Amino acid sequence: MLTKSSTELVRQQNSALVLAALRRAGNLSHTEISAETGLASATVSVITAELEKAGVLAKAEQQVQGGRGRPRVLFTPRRDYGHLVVVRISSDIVQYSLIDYGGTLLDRFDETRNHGERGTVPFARAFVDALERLLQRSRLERDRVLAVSISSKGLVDSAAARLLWSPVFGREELDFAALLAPQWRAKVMLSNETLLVAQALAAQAERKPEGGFRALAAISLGHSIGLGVARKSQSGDMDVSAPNFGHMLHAPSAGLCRCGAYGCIEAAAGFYGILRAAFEVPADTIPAKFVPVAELDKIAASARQGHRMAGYAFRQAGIALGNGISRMLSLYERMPVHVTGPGIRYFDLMLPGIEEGLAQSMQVRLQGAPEISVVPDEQRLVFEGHLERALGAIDADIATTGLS
Amino acid sequence: MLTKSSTELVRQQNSALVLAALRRAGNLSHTEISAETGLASATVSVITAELEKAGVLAKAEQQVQGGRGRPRVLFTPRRDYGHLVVVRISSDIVQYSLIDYGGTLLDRFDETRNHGERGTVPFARAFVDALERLLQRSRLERDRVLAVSISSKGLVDSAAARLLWSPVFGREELDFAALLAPQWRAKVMLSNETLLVAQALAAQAERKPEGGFRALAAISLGHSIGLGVARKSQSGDMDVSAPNFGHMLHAPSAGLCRCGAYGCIEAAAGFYGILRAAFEVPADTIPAKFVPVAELDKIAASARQGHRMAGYAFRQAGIALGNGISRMLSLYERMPVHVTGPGIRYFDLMLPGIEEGLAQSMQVRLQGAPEISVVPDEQRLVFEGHLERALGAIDADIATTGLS
DNA sequence: TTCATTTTCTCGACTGTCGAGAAAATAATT
DNA sequence: AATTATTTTCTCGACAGTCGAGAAAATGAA
Repeated sequence: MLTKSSTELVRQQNSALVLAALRRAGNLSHTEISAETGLASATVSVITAELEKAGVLAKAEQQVQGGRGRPRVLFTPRRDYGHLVVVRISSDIVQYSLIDYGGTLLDRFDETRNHGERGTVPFARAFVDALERLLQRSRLERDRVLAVSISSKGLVDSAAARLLWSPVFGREELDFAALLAPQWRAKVMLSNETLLVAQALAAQAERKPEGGFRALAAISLGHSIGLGVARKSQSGDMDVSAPNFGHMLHAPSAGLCRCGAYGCIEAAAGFYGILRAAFEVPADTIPAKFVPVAELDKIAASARQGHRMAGYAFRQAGIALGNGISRMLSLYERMPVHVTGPGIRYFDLMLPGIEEGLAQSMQVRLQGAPEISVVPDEQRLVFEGHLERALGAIDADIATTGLS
Repeated sequence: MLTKSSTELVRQQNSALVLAALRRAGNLSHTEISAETGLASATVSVITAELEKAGVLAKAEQQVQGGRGRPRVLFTPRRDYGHLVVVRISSDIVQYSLIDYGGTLLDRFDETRNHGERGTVPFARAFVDALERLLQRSRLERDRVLAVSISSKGLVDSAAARLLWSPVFGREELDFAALLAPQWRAKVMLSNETLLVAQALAAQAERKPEGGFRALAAISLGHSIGLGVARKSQSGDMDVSAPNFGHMLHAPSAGLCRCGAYGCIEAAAGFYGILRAAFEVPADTIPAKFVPVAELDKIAASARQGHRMAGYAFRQAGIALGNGISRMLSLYERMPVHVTGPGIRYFDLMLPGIEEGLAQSMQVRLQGAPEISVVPDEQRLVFEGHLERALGAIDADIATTGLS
């Protein structure tokens, strides 16, 4: 409502609409696009012609036949219009993927993080090198890459593609935009990992025919705790954010967090927090850098056999999550919660605590507890979120840059 | 991004732009509108002509003179285009105001709430009667009222104008839209009181020339605790919400809240919570319905004279607020906090606790504590928020309904 | 009375969407 | 093999909106 509108903007909006419809459904005919977008057939003609001339779309060669009349000609995004690089940064590996504009994976490799080297400088060098290698392997020019989409756990300034705080680098900031600025013309995007999970789940929910999607939250359980929230704003577009949930204050009793503060949710519900509680280590002990999953599996096994402290540790983790979720719902609104991450193996042990932690709040008493469901396959969802977000951004770019 | 665009929509958007500019600045000339909105002079001509024909605008009679050339003719909203009713519901009184489309107050009266009568049914009757009386006093037809804007503390379904939970009626819902539905053609709007404070403050901040407004929070201290958040979304329009802050879980130690849950922020920081802590009443005591301000003034006086438990009570209230604010900032982002309400008389006593409560969180360590300022005159701000919101809604309606 | 100055108004060009019907391309029918 | 029916795509003219330029209007100064 702040900026003036014009006929050109109308065209941009409608072009974006066509691209979005095509992105959703793969390939559509002229009439299908018209039905999907609500645009008049004549308008679709003009827009597709323009996009075709710009090399964004092409008529698919294989025409599915069936009907009687004139055969429908399907439009598809041209896979060679451009490329997308996706980088998933996790604590142990960094995964580099090359994707074409059609959304199909062309190449992928992992690099194991060198835990000897600390700090952002060697990491940045390795990062730039790996991107270069990704290009070489597919004999791709650098300028064919339209976007580089990066994800990490932690706190992110997504507008500027700056990592503000992360489990791996702490407060050491890392500016990805500046890192690639001179050489790469690609749009550099940085997103919190759990935000991408929420984005992917929201996209799935929106595709469902029953419709009526309003909002959802994704929580990732692991060494650290992540939250992504996706909400449909009243203007109609999806609003995703990654609040600093893991380091939201839970209760001082949760003890020392690796961020340096006391009482974060993560300090109780992260793997190291559970470990600490189970072994009755003093709560102000400096947290372990890494907790092997095998270690937690052992605690879980003894909890399942009735060991008191082990059970207590998971219950406390659950309460921290339940309280945190209830606070989140107080500030937003009632919405389903999807739980992912390596920690879902212990979800059964945490659930009673979660329910206890939820039940304490007025929000839950008034509107009922949120639906909580477990979603496996976090990494796939993160990748899907990358595609959703980055290809969407590229499409939006195409629509706005006038297609000169 | 979900719906198609068209040239008519462009006109709507630009009409809304003109109305908003006029609303901001009172009355503007043709060229000033053009400068303010960025629209071409020719476009402004067409739009103003249309609005003038529809009776929304008029050329102001008094022409301010000064310059040399052709005198500028100012456009003003026509005050008699329609009317607006504002109803402020507070715990002791209900205030009814009649405002014209130009935003000037025409009539106002208060009704003291009858505390003998409980429940929504007698209230609803009194409400409808009072509106009728407001019309009669100004000899106004009911259909001249374009909007009825109501505010209350508590939890609100603003889309449906339903009060979901309030300090006065508890869980008894009250559907204002249904109450006025058959007789009144006016748009019925219901807003949380502190949301309106945030709206008013945000509007003030946006008017400032230095610009760069991003977000702010308003907190109202009193018998209950309210929060309003105003944020500029990336699409550019203002996004205000009233999270259920007062009943967000603080800590179980806060004791029984009048909502029935344990540990709400309000149970520690609301007037009755402070009273309870100061007098060392057990924390599970059922809260007092009303606490006279004189009572709290006495506690504050003894706290200022060094009385231990009185000081402790205010400190605990501050910690609850500080923790709550830090959690709010974790979920949104760093933003200035404005404190209003009758409780600001004790702000000096709470501030140390607030700072202590803030300091515990990672968010504050990382990005620094938010600016906290005290804003008196809550009631005026609520009223301003009403005008801002309701007149804006009317303007938006005018722009969208095609001006047939 | 004329001129300079400033504001408002008007006209034609341009961009965009839309509905209707023509054109195209195929399957079914004669 | 020719014709007809059917479905899809394409094209044309009408309509809505914005914009820049310049004409027209209205006033103070010369």
